[in-house]
Amino acid sequence: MRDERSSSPTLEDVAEAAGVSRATVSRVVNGVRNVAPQLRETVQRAIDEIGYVPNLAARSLVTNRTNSVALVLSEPEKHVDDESSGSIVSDPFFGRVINGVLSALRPHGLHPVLIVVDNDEDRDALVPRLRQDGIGGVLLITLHEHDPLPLRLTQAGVATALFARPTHPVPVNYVDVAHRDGAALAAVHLLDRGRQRVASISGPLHSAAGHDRLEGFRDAMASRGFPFVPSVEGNFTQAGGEQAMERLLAEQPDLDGLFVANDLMARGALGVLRDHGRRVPDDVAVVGFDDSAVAVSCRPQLTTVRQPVEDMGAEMVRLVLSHLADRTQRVTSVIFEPTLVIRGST
Amino acid sequence: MRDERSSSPTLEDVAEAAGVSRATVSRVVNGVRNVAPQLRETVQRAIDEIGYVPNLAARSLVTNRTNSVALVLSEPEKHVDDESSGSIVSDPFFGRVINGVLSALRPHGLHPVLIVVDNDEDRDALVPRLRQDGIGGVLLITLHEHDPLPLRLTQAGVATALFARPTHPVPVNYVDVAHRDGAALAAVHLLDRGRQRVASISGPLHSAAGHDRLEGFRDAMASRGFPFVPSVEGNFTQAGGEQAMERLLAEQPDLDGLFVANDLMARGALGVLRDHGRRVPDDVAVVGFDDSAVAVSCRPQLTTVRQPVEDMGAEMVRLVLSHLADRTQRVTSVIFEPTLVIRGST
DNA sequence: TTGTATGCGTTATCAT
DNA sequence: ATGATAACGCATACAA
Repeated sequence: MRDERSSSPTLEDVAEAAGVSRATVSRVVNGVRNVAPQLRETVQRAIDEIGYVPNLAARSLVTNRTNSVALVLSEPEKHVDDESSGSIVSDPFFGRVINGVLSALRPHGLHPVLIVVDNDEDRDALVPRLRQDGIGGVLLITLHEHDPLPLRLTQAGVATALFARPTHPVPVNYVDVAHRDGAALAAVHLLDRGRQRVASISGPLHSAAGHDRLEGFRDAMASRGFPFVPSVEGNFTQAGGEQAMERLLAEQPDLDGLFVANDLMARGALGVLRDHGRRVPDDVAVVGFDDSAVAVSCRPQLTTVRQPVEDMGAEMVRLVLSHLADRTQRVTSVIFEPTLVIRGST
Repeated sequence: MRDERSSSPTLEDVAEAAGVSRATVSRVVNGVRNVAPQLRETVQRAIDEIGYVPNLAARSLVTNRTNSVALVLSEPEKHVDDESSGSIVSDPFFGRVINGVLSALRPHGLHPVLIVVDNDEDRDALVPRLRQDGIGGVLLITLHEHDPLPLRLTQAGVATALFARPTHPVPVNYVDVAHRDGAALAAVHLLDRGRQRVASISGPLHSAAGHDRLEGFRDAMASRGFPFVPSVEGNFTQAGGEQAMERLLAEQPDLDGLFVANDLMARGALGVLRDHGRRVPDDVAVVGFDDSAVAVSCRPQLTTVRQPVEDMGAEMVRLVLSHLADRTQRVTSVIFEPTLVIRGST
């Protein structure tokens, strides 16, 4: 009955069991090379035997460095009457990003601290909190248009990687997708499908994604002989997509092709098209953007521009860990090429 | 230019600045009462001045206790060909739970470490990993039918709270909803709407939720004069809901009311009903379960049994923190009453 | 190659 | 009420 409620075994315990000094055990644990193969074996056996695991608190106390990271989700202030309970956590698109981040972290034996900030008070408290918890790296996903966090984190010396290019130029690592190229894929595809009266529902034009996707789409259409593409601005939500579709249908009743700047709005548009008796894809071909989970939950399923989001999340991890290892590195941005996923809506 | 890249200020620094000893500063920080009001004020000023925050690693090293917690998402092994990339992270229902957990944690200044385990190797490594990271509490959400984690965690002395009753009886804290009561709400509502030929799409009958919801629905219908309720078993996914609806429609073409054991399947059912020319709610009234985000993304929006999921997540936090403070407490389960949210589908 | 000794920032025990 | 001082578990500079 080994019911020793006592604390975990320490280096000392292993040392005693192996008949060596603490220092030697420490070397084995940390893979320092100056240790006799035979001894290393003995020690390793003792470690396994006893079930020793290093105490991270003690370690980071003495080394004063840490490779633990936080996954920070930053949202604009929630208004009380704003029942968009959503948040990033339950957004299927960011769910993919998070999965990418987690998969990339796992091989390193790392698990992120999950921090959601949705007001300025929390944002102000973030950097001290990171210091307190000994967190050296931040994977930042923000929905806040003018988020002060990227700048503040880098200034505080926190190794940071951002999902999507910051609205204001900040010397921070980030990953993003080539929005213009993705939009061009959609344009080419719609034209390949023989569509002649093509329109677009864009995202908010003050956001980089919203702006660039519309521009890219228009450029691609223009260079193929369609200089004018009607468009209405949406807000990246399903309801916004519905409203935009209604307006577009009123302005361009004869449209036969549609590029929507994200899947969520595209789903909304699909519903409105059906309500108006338009068949998809026969009457109107629809292309979305993101390839989030909603793309396959639509009927018909959505042809969409796929962002390699998991890869992007993994790259964020690489950037942060690499900067954690060498703080003097230059900031880096990595742009991923999107691909077209063809499903039933075209 | 205070560009001291040096590490954070320590107790010692504060002590020096305030002209007192480390011990006194420590007392102020920890709110120990034996300290002269005047001194306490002086010290507090120094703390604010310097911007001191306690080093948690050092603290937990000496106290050997910690109130940091992990949010563990446990899933059954993923098969390579199983492209249900979903996972709990991107599930809108669990997104609500997570939000509830985060909101309850925030007032305590706590942020959970996010740990996803989807294979036995990770599961085996979990308890040592928690020890290593100094994590004392676990909020566990599992999709694994026979998850060994609840038992293993409690045996390891980890303060644990589970979302939903474990399939096998384990002495562990958990929160759950009164599935039977919720199903009864649906039954009463459908009958109130004048439906006479009511059927159900259930969840997997080997799961507690699947089993209890069907039983509760049948009991409520039976006690109101409808002893036989046709039903087919689904698997809680949208595709499963579609298949189940097809079968049900083949068996009971004249049904005019339907209770579906979760919203995701209900959305699938809605699509199939439309494909078969059935109008909702005119021809068939549909009630879902969960009130997850998909409920409002359906057209028509879904009448559904709402689980107070955020409250349930918050209660998980309460259970864990309370057990963290007093390890001798008995395990507790808290059952929440569901409510009916009436929308367009009935 | 291995062992000894010191200190990381904190709490807690002991004097005072 | 306040101040020394000893741990906590570990990495590492230095000695051997």
